[in-house]
Amino acid sequence: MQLGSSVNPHVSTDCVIFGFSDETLRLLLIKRTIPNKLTELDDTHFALPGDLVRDDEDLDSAANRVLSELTGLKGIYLEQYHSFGDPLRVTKMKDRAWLESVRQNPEARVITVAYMALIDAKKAQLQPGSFSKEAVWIPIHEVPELAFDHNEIFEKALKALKEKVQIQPVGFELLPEKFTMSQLQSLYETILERDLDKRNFRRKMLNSGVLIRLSEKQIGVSNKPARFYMFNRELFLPRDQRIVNLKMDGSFTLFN
Amino acid sequence: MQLGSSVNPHVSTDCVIFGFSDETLRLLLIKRTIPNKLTELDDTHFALPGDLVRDDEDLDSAANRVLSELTGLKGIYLEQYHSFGDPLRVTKMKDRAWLESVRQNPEARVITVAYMALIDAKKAQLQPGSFSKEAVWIPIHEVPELAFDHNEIFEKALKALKEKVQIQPVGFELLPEKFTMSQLQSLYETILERDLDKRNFRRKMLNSGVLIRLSEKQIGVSNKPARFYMFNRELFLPRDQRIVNLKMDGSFTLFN
DNA sequence: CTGAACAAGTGTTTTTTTGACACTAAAGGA
DNA sequence: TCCTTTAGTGTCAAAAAAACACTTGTTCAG
Repeated sequence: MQLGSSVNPHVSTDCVIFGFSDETLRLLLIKRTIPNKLTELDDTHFALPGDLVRDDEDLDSAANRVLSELTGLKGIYLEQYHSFGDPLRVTKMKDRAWLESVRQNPEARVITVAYMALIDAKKAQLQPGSFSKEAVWIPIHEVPELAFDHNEIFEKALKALKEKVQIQPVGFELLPEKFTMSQLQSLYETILERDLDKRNFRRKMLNSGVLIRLSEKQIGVSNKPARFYMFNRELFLPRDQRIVNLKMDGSFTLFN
Repeated sequence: MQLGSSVNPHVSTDCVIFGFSDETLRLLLIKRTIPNKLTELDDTHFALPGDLVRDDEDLDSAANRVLSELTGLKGIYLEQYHSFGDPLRVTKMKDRAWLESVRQNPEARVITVAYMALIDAKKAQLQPGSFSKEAVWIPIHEVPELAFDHNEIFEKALKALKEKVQIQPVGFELLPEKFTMSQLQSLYETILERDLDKRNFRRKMLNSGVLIRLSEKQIGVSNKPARFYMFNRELFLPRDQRIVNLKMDGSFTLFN
């Protein structure tokens, strides 16, 4: 069968799941092992977690299913940010090999609806899922070549995340429930890839009203213990509750 | 066949096309006429322009095809903003009737990738397309009940437009090539649904560098003739060239 | 030809927000 | 007790935003 022939497309979701640990923004990938007929050695490659959308399933539900099968986390906020449907997106040879081992009709076109999620990497209990031998957290600057057009899908998510963080108090999902100002600042610095002024950061965050100051502090650290904060979830969804500024000249003025 | 059965979904694109004329933001809709077996009178209803994505066709291309078949305009910027895939989205009776008259498999689930476009309503030469008897511009506050979940799709586009306009000099596509400051301000006021201060608006727009001041002025108006401006397209795509500010307290500070 | 009607166009001041900048405080460990 | 380490704090100058009212140039009516 030729490309361009008359088969309804498959529809899948792919999830770009960001986590934050050890001061590093990480991407959750699955590792696939494919029998290589030539070398008799198995090939390994990485891919975004994803799956076909089931017949009676909402797109959002499909994404949530993929995420929860993989991490054990439920009810996480997933944001749909783009769909990819280039008819030639499924063309690399090793992808073919894998598809042939999994799908009835490996030649069929696949349109994928991409979702982005932010989670606290430590909360995720990674489980080998239906398609994944293994799931791993990879620092975003060390993401290898991925299956299909997954690199493109990931890059677009990263770009969207950087823009989103300017506008919404988004990063909180990436931290444990109670966190210190320094952790929060470090998260923002990581996402934005630049340093922020400590005092200005604190002022802005506190004035924004999105933080709840707890009386609890760190214990057992060999320096002045930091106060913990929580995110004020009541302020979250209203979506008009913006915390940051984009400047006229194009520079971001969120912090600094 | 039941819903939830095992048929690959159809994939379509729907286009939310905004235009601006007579100080009003308008939506381009197509009017469908469906034979009603009971009354022998034809039923009429409105829908967003859209079509199935062809087998060898990119999603963006499909949207562009829909738009250009309908308006004769080519190369218009279309922004994909969301995909809709509720398995029950195609359930209203009159939609069924229409689908039965057009599709081979009217029960099949349809996932639609929605696009948004902004055009100068006066440039569009509306053409009855493959599926549309007639295309009409309807003020956004007078949009009637639409087919399928098209009302939801439209509302989401409108919301996205309001956010977009805060961040990007987007509105220019909606105006003729040469326009006055007042027209531009009126456009922004329409989209944002609030009044803006004339002096602050002009200052901000001029400082942003996106406008080219022409020597040409209005003629034949019975008041002081307004100067024309053009949009500086070279500044457009860089995407970092932002013109507006979102404020900390949630209010938009773009203008006023 | 005069002036009334109408929208265009123009600056200043006050308030708010940002950005730059350096020292003290509190804990553990040596 | 003192050294190391990270937390935590305030001020001032610069930039941006918001509020605000009068003059200008054109047509049309009388």
